[in-house]
Amino acid sequence: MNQRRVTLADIARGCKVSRATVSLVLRNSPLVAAETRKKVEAELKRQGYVYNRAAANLRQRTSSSVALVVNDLSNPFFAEFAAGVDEALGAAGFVTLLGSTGESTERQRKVLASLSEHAPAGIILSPAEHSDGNELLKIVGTHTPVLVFNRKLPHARWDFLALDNRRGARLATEHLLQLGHRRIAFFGGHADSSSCRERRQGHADAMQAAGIAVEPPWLIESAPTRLQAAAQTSALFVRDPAPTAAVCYNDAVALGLMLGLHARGRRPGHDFAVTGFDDIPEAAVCLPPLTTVATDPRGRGRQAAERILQRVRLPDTTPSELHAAAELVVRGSTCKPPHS
Amino acid sequence: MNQRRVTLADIARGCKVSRATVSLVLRNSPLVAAETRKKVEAELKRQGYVYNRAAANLRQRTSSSVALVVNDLSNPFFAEFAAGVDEALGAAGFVTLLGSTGESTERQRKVLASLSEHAPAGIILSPAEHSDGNELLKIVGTHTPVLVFNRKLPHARWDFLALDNRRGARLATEHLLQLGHRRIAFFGGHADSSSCRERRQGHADAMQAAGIAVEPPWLIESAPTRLQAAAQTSALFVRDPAPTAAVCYNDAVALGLMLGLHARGRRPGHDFAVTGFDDIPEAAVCLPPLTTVATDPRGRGRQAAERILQRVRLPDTTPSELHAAAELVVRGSTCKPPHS
DNA sequence: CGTCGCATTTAGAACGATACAAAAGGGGCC
DNA sequence: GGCCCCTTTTGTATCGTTCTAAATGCGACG
Repeated sequence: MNQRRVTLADIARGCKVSRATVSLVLRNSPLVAAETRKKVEAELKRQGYVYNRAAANLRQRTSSSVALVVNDLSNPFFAEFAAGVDEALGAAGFVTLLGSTGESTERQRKVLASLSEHAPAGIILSPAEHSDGNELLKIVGTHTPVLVFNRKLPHARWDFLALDNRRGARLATEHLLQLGHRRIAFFGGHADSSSCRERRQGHADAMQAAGIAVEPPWLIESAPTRLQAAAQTSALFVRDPAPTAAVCYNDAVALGLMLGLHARGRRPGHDFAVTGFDDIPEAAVCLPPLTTVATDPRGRGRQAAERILQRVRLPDTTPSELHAAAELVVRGSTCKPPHS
Repeated sequence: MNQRRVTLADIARGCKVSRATVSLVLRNSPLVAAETRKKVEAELKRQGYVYNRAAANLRQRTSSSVALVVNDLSNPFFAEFAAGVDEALGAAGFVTLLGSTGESTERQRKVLASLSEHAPAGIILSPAEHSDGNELLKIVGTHTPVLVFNRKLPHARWDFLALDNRRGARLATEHLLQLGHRRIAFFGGHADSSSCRERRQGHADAMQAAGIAVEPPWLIESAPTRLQAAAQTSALFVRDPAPTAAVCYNDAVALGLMLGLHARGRRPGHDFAVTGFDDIPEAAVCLPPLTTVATDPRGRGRQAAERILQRVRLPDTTPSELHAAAELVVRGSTCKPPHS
């Protein structure tokens, strides 16, 4: 079990060539004679040699890993995103270093510091709430390129990949307006997160274009989880006339709201319209199926991975800002308003 | 952007001490004089030094990473498991190397080969279906300890962490028997996976203890996804009298079945009883809330991480086999049988 | 026969850290 | 002053790979 790892030198000794030759064989160099190659390859197999990429990376001053720091893996949106990142990185021969922060800037600090010590070629960071770009820059240094996902960081001069939150929320709101709704709430999320602000802005855009003033009680905050959202349901109905529809911050919130509505005897999709955001797998199969804005998190993961790898190859171009398209998927949770 | 990384030598030069001294400072050795330490630490900060753990690991022949290979990150059960692993590894100063296989043995081969080259201290593997232990052993070699999670591998002499599938399914079945059910199906999963076989065994144990013979049409296979399960619902009702309750392979299957029941005008929790397995977050908040067997995937992740770290410290003890306790959580999806 | 060209192979110095043994610098004591 | 001891510092080899420049072998050619 604990015998030493087999190294180049073992192989070299085993078939009486130099370490350099074995190294050339490993990298398929055309320099080695066919016969020598065969001999060495046999020995590699015989001894069960496993390449040590860390040593190679050290010598070459390169890296074959990319760090992925995510705030909440148990959120299906981020789990899908992570799967997409890993898929694309793996295809390019890179390995994913994982870190999760659980929305704590404290843990984020530690996780980034620890991952940076492993000299990743790049970092994909979905920042915890209230992160400070300047502070993070100090931790990771200036030599490692970073791609920020999802939440804009103040003071960061890094690549940024965002969902087109504003347009997505506008699409959802326009859909509800078209169905005849006039009192449309924006439900859930924390108003101080950039993604929530942008989605609210999209909601406001559509309302304004329709000539409707958004009333403050229609803007309801809640933590972006199902349970917290369910608990906030009653906030929708404190004033009369109450909204007849709600654009939700994300799918988790929308599912929570539907639950809360059921509990109050309302039937989403029949007497109250609900839209979500993300199109998590569950959205298609809940009851009623959720009308939502699809963002293809797995595709976003692949996109993030490809972007950071490109950045690794060309470090000195100016930071880019990508807004991934969002598209509305209409399902059963949206309906006309009750008496229209 | 692309200036060289700052190294020990840069710091040493910058404050006129030797590399060895700087190294001692970094490791908080009591050997260095307080004044020297202060001087070096200032220089470290000034130059923005980032420790290179790969180089240190090479020299020390150690590793500070553990590989986590998981078949499906988009399954919330595994996402939670991964979060637990990362949490515990991080707390112990290790970093998680992530790989996902999507249930393909082909990809699993590649992923393991690639991760092994990064010389992880250990590997936590939740194997893809139909994996062959001997083959995997050849890929990872004998020097890296492996902990197998969830699915027993034939021919593997590695640590194994399993859910107590048999007992969990027995608990669920006993609960239904107690409620008065007699015709209880086992619904979903692939009969050739070890976890499905064990859960079916638990179901059989309870039925046998109650003196009831399990009829073959009550054993229904389906892929372990919500949609596939929903599509299989009708298989429950091909024979009369049909089962009045179903023990499901897992929560995804149970949720799919509830969906299929609704579509057929049945009301789970009122005229048909359903149990799940895993207690994914959704189970508590769906309608009706799902009676299920809780396995605490995040806790399992932590447990796996701790076990593999222990194995790293003591490689030569005999492989252990852990069966994590499973416990029944009774919620609204189980009810008495219709006319009793 | 020397030497040039070509295809292969190799010795030895990196990469950035740590370990070990040895050196340097002070006191204190006889 | 010489010796010893203690604290602090440092030179150098090393981890497993790759890179560079140089060596080797060998046939051909003038």
